[in-house]
Amino acid sequence: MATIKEVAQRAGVSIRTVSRVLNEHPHVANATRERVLRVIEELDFRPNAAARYMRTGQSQLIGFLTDEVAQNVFSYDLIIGAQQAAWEHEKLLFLLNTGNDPEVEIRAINMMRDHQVEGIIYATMYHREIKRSQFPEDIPAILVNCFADDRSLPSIVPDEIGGGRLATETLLKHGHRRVGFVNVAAKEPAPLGRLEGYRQALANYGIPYDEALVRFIEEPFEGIATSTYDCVLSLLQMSDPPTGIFCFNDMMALGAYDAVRKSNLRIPEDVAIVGFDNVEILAAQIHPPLTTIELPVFEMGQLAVRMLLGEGDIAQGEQPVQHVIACPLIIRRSV
Amino acid sequence: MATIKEVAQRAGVSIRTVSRVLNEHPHVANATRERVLRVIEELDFRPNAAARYMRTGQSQLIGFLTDEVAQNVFSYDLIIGAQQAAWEHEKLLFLLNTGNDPEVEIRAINMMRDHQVEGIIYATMYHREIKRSQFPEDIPAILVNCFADDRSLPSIVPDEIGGGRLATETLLKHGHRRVGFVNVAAKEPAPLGRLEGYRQALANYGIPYDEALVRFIEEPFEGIATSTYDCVLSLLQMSDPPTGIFCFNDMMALGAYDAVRKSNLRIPEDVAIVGFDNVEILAAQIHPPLTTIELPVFEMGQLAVRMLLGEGDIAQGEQPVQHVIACPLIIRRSV
DNA sequence: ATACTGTGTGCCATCGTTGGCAACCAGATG
DNA sequence: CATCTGGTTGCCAACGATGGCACACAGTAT
Repeated sequence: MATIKEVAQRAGVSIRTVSRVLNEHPHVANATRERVLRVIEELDFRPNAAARYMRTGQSQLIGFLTDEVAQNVFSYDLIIGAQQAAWEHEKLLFLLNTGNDPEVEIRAINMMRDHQVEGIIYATMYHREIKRSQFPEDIPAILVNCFADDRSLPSIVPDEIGGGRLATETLLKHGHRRVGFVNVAAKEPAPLGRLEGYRQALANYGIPYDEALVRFIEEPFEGIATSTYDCVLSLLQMSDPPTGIFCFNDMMALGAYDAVRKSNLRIPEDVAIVGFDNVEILAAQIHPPLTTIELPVFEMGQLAVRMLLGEGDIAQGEQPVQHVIACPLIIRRSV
Repeated sequence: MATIKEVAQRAGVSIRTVSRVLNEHPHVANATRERVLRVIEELDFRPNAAARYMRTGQSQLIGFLTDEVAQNVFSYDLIIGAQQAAWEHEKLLFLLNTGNDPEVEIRAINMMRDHQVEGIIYATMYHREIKRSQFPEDIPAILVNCFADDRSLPSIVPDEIGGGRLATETLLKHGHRRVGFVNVAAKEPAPLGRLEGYRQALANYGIPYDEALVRFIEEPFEGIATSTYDCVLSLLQMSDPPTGIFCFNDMMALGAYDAVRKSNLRIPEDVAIVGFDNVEILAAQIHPPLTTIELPVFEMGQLAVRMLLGEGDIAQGEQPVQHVIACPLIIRRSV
């Protein structure tokens, strides 16, 4: 690949002048500029980013670190969102998936430091707390779907409570008064928050909380649709069964669908169902299409990069910002 | 971040000596080496990759370009596979999704050239042909799930014919003699190849090809599960209906499931179903779990990086290699 | 004593780019 | 004619690392 030197020689000017043309400095005669530009075109010259970094200290690189996010179905949009925002700033994204192995994580962060990333985005599969000490002090970091134990890093997390409330209110708004909730049994922000949202929605409608309507699926979560199937079946066999069911996620809604059908009931006429996550491939394809709460991962990825680059008004103040992102309702046909 | 100069100063040696320690050159006294190593540790020094590249010409960077792959549910594994192989070689992966926009693609390739990637991997969502001219001559490229019009670039593609044959034979092996195939209507390698595989399997079993059993879903493919639902319903209403159905992909199998249930038939007792792609979130979660053909995307990603780095015996000969990867059968419970 | 070998170390150029500084030139001003 | 101004251009150092070369200092062979 051609270098600036070759361009200078061929255009009969000094390297400095080519550099000026490249960086759109003033004080270059028009004729000269055009000659240089022509040679650049001819040689298909592009300035070497590494060399440029050497002088300017700007690597134009962002590290995107995930625990298992890239293995999760709905999180590819997170990467795409981040990539798009990076693109707008002419930055490139390094992708590294640690598989939750601390050793890999350390090495990954080191590799990113080696390449002088301008910042690191760390995204987790599940909404959870992580250790501040994993991250170097001297590189800006943004957390996505997680937060630092000491809250010292800016983070972006979904509004679990709001989402849970919205899901439940959607059912209540349609006249359902017995609303079931199939949750997962874990002390994490997602199940805890969505349950809180569920309670708030009931309270808003003046409906007492009924323990019998709330179920918790235990780990392991592999056959989660099947566990949910059993769970929903028992819910529907109650003497006073729910007519609306809020499922912790879309995969579980799939199991709920099977249970409702098995009970010879129709969706949404007899039982309405709301999911969570908006996994398109499931939610939009099953019959009837699933009304669900979207985890706005694309926006979260985008926002992460924008925060990192200190874009405009979302620049950080003294206290690291904790962005809580609203989860919108995606209306389909299961309610 | 500390530089080699600071390390040298603090250790009371020259820069050259630190460099020797870093690169494990001989001729460094043990005492000196240990002193240097200690300082490196103290300062948490890591050599600057950009500066290193300047001298050595090795950027340790690989570009991973996709059209819309990252937007496709089952392709995150492709990225993970590539990333893992890259990791083993201490390389970092640049991820860039073009959304199939030619302008974006050109800029993306340029950005990667700017950063001196050692090679580019280009992966497509659908198995298809692409133009060689999109790619610069001077950077090695590997194509995944696509191939160059002039076959001048090494490529990795799934064995569509073999996959189609395997899917069909799986049904035949279980005694099904009337086997339907719900294909998509497109002149692309995937539908064409899988159909060819279907025909070969029938031929192997001495069963004549029956046009009435092969259906083609037209674009647009958004509500593809619903189209398949209608299609399978009509298939099951034939006078001599199929007892086994091979669906072009797993999403379509979801529609087929609905149609079979609607017809008051059981899976797999009355109608057996085989999918394609092995989209875990669907195939493993629906009821009964779907037997399907896996698109080995993880391995394809891995192989792409390994080929690029010329690992061992998969180094290229004179003719660019066209790797055709077998698609294994994933046995679940729908057959 | 001299030459030779080999270990340990440092100096300096180099990679491709940018930015400070200085120099050149033409035209305007005193 | 000397000085000034401002546009245009070039020289050179610097960024952080590596590698060729040279040199100092042993110990060994002649």
